[in-house]
Amino acid sequence: MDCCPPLCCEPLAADDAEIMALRMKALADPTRLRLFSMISAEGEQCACDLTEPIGVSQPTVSHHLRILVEAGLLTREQRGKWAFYEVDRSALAALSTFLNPDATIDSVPVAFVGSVPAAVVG
Amino acid sequence: MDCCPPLCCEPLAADDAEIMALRMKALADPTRLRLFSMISAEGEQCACDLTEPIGVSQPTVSHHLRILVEAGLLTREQRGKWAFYEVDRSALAALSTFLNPDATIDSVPVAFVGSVPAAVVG
DNA sequence: AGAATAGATAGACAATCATCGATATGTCAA
DNA sequence: TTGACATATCGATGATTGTCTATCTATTCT
Repeated sequence: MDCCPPLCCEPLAADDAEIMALRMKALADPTRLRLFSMISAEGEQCACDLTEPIGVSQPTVSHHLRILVEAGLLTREQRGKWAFYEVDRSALAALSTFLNPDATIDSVPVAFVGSVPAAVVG
Repeated sequence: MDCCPPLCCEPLAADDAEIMALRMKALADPTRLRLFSMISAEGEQCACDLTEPIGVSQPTVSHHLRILVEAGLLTREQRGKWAFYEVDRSALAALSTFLNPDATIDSVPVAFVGSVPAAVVG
């Protein structure tokens, strides 16, 4: 899920910026924030229980859930005719760490730091 | 800067979602992520030093910097004919905390938690 | 098998957005 | 005061996005 050093630490490479912007975009929408927070707060949720409280059409909910899944922030599991969605907490943690102004390059697992020589990190 | 409980803890109210989506949107763009990371990594930067390494036109850089300032993520200071931009680390920290899956309602300053009675928070 | 239900996909549309060139504004130096 | 420079604003344009209705697919129940 990680791809690069924290936002605060060093200039972001253009292609890393592209990747992280996509992930941020997934949460940069009020409807998706509400969907995500509902699933996060109440645990695994059936899509059928999300349309009514959010107040948009069923296809729109389906659309937003797909975007969150593609961003890796939600996982989807089909059970019978129902689709259940659950948050991937590690993906959310990665995003939070990416933004954390107190993070250092050393606080990111070595394997995930693309542009820094291992010798420097280790 | 804060406005509401962490994303993971409870269903986000519609108007809080609107506010937080705006802040997320400010960083959900590759060009703005790169601008922000450059200023964060290298400290206060003159706008004149940002156009060339980013590789977009001067008006486009100015446009993106304005969006980051309006989101509260950067501060701007005019000195002579130059405009200097600096990161507001507390705003970034607020965003990071908002996303942190390990955050609890109690970890947010009482004054900032709108929908929870003070008595509950303690 | 047929009907009902859950959810995804398709296509359309209006709104927002990133970007640019041209231009305006503001500051300094000669 | 004129010229050079830094930056912001304007207006246009093409791309992306959020939303909808209509429809399709897949599953379950009778």
